[in-house]
Amino acid sequence: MAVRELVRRRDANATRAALLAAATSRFANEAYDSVSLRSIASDAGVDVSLVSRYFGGKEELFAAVLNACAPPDEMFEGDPGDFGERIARMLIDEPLDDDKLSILLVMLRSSSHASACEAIRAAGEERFYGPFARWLGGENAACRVRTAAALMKGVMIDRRISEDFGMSTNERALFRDRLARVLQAAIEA
Amino acid sequence: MAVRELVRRRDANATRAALLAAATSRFANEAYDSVSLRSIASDAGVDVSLVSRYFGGKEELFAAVLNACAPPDEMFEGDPGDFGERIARMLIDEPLDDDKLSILLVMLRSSSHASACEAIRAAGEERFYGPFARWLGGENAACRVRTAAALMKGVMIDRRISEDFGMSTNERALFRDRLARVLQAAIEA
DNA sequence: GCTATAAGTCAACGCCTGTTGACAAGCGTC
DNA sequence: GACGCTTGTCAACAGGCGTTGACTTATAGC
Repeated sequence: MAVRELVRRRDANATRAALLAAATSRFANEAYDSVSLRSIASDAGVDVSLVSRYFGGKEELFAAVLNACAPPDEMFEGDPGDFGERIARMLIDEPLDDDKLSILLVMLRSSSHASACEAIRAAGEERFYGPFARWLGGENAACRVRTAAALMKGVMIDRRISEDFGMSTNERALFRDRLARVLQAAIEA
Repeated sequence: MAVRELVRRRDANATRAALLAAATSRFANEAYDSVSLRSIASDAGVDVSLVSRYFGGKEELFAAVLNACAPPDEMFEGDPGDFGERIARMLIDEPLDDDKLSILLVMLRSSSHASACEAIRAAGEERFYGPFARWLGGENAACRVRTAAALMKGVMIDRRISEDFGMSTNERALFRDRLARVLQAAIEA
C-alpha cells in the first residue's frame, strides 16, 4: 500500500501522483463513504491535509481518480471474435487489481453513492463505453457494449463477495466457458 | 419513507418490523457505510437507540435484513423459456424498489464492505441462488444461475448510475431485447 | 551561505456516527 | 386506581470524518 517511495524528496507532482494512485486503489476496493482521506494519505505517506490542499476535497479527488483512469485499451484489441474468451479469463483467473480494471471497479464500488453518479456516468462513457463501442463498431454498438459491461460488473461483484465464486476448480472452469460464450453473445450483432 | 403508522401504539413487534422494513429499504439503496442508524430510525419514526436495543447493533441489523429478504419466488415460476423476456422487462421497465429485488439489491450495494461479505454470500446462496437453481434444474444449474445473476446485478448497477441507461426509448427497447436473449443464453443448458 | 518560497506537518474545528445508560411514559394486571 | 413491566425518549459518550489555518522545514536561486 505504500505508494510513496521510502526515501522522499519534496516534490509536489510526485506527491500528487502518489495520492492519486493511493486514492485509485482505495476507491477501486471500497465504496465512496468507506474510503477515508486519512487512509489515502497514509498509503501515500503524507498528511491528510494535503489531499484537500491538492485536490480541493474528497469529491474532487474522486473526480480526479475517474479522470485519471486510462481507457483499458488492451481489452479493445485483437479479434472481437475472441472477446468473450479473453475477458472471461481475465475476470475469473487474473487478479482484479490490474490498472485496466480500475475504471470499472471504481464505477461499480461507488455506484450507490448518489452524488457521484453523474461523474461516474460521464467517466464511464468517455473512458470505457466509448472506446469499447468504437472498437466494436457495427450496428447498435452502444447497446451491445452495455450488455457486456453489465455482465462484467456483475461478475466482479460476485468475485468480491467470494473470491472463488464458491466453486470448485471444475465448476469454475465451466463458469468461465459459459461466461465466455455469454459475453460473446452480448457483443455480437 | 415513513414506514411507521401515524397513529402509533406501543408494540414492540410492530416497531421491530418497521425498523426492519426501513433498514431493508435503506440497505437496498445505499452502501453499508452510507446507511446511518439514525436515518433508519427516522424512517421508522422511532429513536435511534431502539435499533441497538432490538437488533444488537448495525451489523446484526444488516444480517437481520438479509435474513428477512424473502426468496423472489415470482421470478422462479412459469416457463424457463420465458425467463429472459420476463426478467429483462422487470429490470428495465419496472421500478427497482420491488420487494422481490431486495435481496439482490442489498447484496450488491454492500458487496464492497468486507465484513459483510460472508453474510451476503450465505444469504445469497440460501435466498437466491439456491431457489433459482432448484427451479431451473438440469446440469450445472448453479453455474448457469450465477451467470444470469451476475448480468442482472450489472444491469441494476447501471440503472442506478443513469435511470434510463442514457438511452433513447428505441435504444432501450433494443437493449431490453438483447438483454432478454443474453439472459436466456445464460441459463440455457 | 542566506533567503524566499514551496512542501509538508500539526492541531483544532464542527459534524456525524454507533452505542450506552438513565430516565419518562404507556399499558396490562391485579 | 395503583403497581410493575414494557416500550420509547433523551442526553451523553468516544471516536472518526472532512476541512482549515497556523506553523515548521526543506529546497532552489541568488
